[in-house]
Amino acid sequence: MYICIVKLEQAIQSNKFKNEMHKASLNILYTAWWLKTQMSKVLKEFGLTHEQYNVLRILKGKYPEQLCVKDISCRMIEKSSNVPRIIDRLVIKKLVKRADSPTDKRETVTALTQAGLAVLAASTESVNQLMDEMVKMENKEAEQLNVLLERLRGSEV
Amino acid sequence: MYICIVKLEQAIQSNKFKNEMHKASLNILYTAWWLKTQMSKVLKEFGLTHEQYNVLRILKGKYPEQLCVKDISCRMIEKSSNVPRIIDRLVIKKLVKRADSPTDKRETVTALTQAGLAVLAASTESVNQLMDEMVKMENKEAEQLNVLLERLRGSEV
DNA sequence: AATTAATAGATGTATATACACTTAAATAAA
DNA sequence: TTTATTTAAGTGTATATACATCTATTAATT
Repeated sequence: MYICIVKLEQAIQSNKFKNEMHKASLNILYTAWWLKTQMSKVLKEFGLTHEQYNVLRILKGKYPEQLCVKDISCRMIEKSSNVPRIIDRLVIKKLVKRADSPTDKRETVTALTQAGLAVLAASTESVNQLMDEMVKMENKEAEQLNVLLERLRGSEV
Repeated sequence: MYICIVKLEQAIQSNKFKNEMHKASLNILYTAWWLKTQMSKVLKEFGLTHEQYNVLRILKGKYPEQLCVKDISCRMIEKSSNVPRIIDRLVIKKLVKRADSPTDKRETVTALTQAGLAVLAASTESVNQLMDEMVKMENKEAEQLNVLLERLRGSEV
């Protein structure tokens, strides 16, 4: 039982921010890293990386439908992830199975196996438990956070 | 000139969120990826990766002081970054110089070169310009975002 | 129908992440 | 002072990221 570092200033040993927006961008990057690190520790117990878990969750969302690589890619949080090679590793672990698409010979389609479903269910339970323990935030605050993040991304470029 | 995808639901093609906090965690991960991707495009013009840029900024914060690897590491946004090898690449580009520490023979100390200072100044200007164009957010909103992110990380574990 | 363009995804490479392990040096303990 | 512990950082490996290139196939154009 220990107190997490709360303030960004402590976390990155700096208080030189151009303005609040500059601080916010560093704060988002740091918080994302923090979330991923905590989650990865839990996922490791199931032999999964964060990205492998993400692919399993996407497949679950359409289960028992088979998804082609691009349908998985466009649902990934980090778009540039190399989905074919992540699938390769999940196939080796027998958590998904891949086949040639019957309708388009360029595509391969992937679906969860029973083992994949089981590992996903168990790991999701652990991840949810972690989040519940780790993050004490009112529903209202989380809602506000979502509004602000979408506000941040919501300008024209 | 195009409209960025604003809503998380569109970005990851899903609207199945356990609750607002679950959505917020995905929103943070996605926003961090989005920020890094945009920034990396600018940094690439200067031959820098996001992490190399981060190391240069940390060295600038103490310039002309020399910093040892662990002093750089503890200031990194992503703590697990492999600082010795990032420095290696910056040394090859002659943006930093490394020497043995005079006080502790285990340590090596690193400082920016004149070239490093110049590249950092130019790239920082481009990054700041990008952020100004990309993110239209009131100071007050950014402040609120910082409060919420620190609130999120601020519980006991 | 034949040619061209676009798409899906596999593959290759440099860099980064995450983690374990090693070595050398500094510090603490005996 | 000698031994043990801790610390700093370099090294090795599997996975992921970012990006470019290649091949097969589909779709579009002529």
